[in-house]
Amino acid sequence: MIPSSTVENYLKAIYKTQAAQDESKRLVPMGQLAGSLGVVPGTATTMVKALADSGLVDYEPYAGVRLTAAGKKLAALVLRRHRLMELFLVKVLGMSWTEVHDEAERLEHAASDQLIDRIDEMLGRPSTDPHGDPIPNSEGTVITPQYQTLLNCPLNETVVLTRVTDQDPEFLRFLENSELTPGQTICLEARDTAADHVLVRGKGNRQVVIGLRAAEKLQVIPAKKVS
Amino acid sequence: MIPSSTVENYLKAIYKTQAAQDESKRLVPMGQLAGSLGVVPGTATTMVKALADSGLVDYEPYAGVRLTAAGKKLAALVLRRHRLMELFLVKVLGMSWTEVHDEAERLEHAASDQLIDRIDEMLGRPSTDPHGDPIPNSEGTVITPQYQTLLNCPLNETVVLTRVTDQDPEFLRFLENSELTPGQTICLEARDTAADHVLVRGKGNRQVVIGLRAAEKLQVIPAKKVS
DNA sequence: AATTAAATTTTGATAGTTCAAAATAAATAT
DNA sequence: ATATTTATTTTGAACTATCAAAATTTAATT
Repeated sequence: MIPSSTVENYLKAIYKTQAAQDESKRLVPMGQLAGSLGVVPGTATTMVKALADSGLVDYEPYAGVRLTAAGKKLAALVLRRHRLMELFLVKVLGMSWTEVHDEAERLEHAASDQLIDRIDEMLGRPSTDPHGDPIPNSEGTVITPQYQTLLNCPLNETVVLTRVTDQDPEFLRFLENSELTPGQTICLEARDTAADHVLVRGKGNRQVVIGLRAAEKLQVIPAKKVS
Repeated sequence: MIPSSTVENYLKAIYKTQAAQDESKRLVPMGQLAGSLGVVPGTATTMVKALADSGLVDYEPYAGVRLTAAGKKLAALVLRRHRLMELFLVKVLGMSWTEVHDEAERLEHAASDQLIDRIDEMLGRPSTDPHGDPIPNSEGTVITPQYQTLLNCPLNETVVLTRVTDQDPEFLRFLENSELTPGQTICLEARDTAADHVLVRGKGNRQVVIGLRAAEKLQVIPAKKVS
């Protein structure tokens, strides 16, 4: 049975929420799921029960949902389609990384596995999309490196911005205007919990102040030392 | 209001059937519409009444449907998306022209106008797709040259195969194997109504025999004389 | 003109997805 | 422990798109 776009979106939303929260609390509450899908809670309950009947999720009334192995695989394949599509739109069609999310959101449900594989091949089997999100392979397995964020990375060390975990075009355009795009080498110069901000020195010695909420969405790795 | 994929498919089917039949009989009967969409006649009746309420078609009970100006424009834009997508899949992704139809059939409903326009631009604002079908412009207007077919073109004259009006992969693969692809220069050497076939001389003096039913689907124009 | 055949429409039902609002359960505060 | 707040589930309804099968209309034949 071919899963509908709706089913794919529910699985994707559960997958992402599950991935975002820590190992222990692995149940996604209905309210949160409904919120991220833009439906009322009752609708989420109904759909989740259907997903449970299909064996794609485990559902515990009043507690939440969790993907089964089958559900996880399907979700990963949707994410694969989404992320490869995003990268393709940027690399081949020259679209802006700040704008491709919504387009990919629709195309991911329409593209065949063959098309996706051709795109994958054409892009040289990439491991991340334009936002630094890892691309699952065609079996649905992903390696998700646990990067540090600007909230917990060391101060005054050169790091590379590797991943941005927010797709809001406005936020992404802000990053672009601040020259804080994935791949950029930056340095965290200050972190002030009281003032609720961090101070980043980026390209061309440029200084940018970012609130902590936003700072958490910027992931980095230590820059390679020149040997 | 955004038309659903279903609505787009109904409009497209009506458009194509209307275009295929002669000027006079411009009403598409329900049975035919239902048949080409793979639904039972009752379903077509129901949907067509809804389309009529939206002002996209004129519906005459027991007689058939016809697109209104609004419906025609929408249908043309769907065809535009479809055909540009097909050409893109062939030209940029290297897919075979024999296989792109179904893929485009799904993508045409998911691609935004911006994406389509970018593709259009990238391909150099082409006028036809890989099968020689004309591509409507972004206003929804098309120029459909009335080509001759192998049924009525002159004998023993060099002509160029310009359009194939059938999307069946098996038929297209046959054409490809016979080197009868759009753009090829060919010559019709015999037309035998009794035997129900035509004899075509194609690339490298190759002879191919084609039934009249299939011959009607191959459109040609006189080859340009060398001046 | 009457009958038969073919096409079309109607009717009643179903599946999927959604909402509003009432009912219930769980968590929190008193 | 009781009351209140918050989250979740249930119920009843709507909408889109579909089918099967009965009813009706139009066309074709005797």
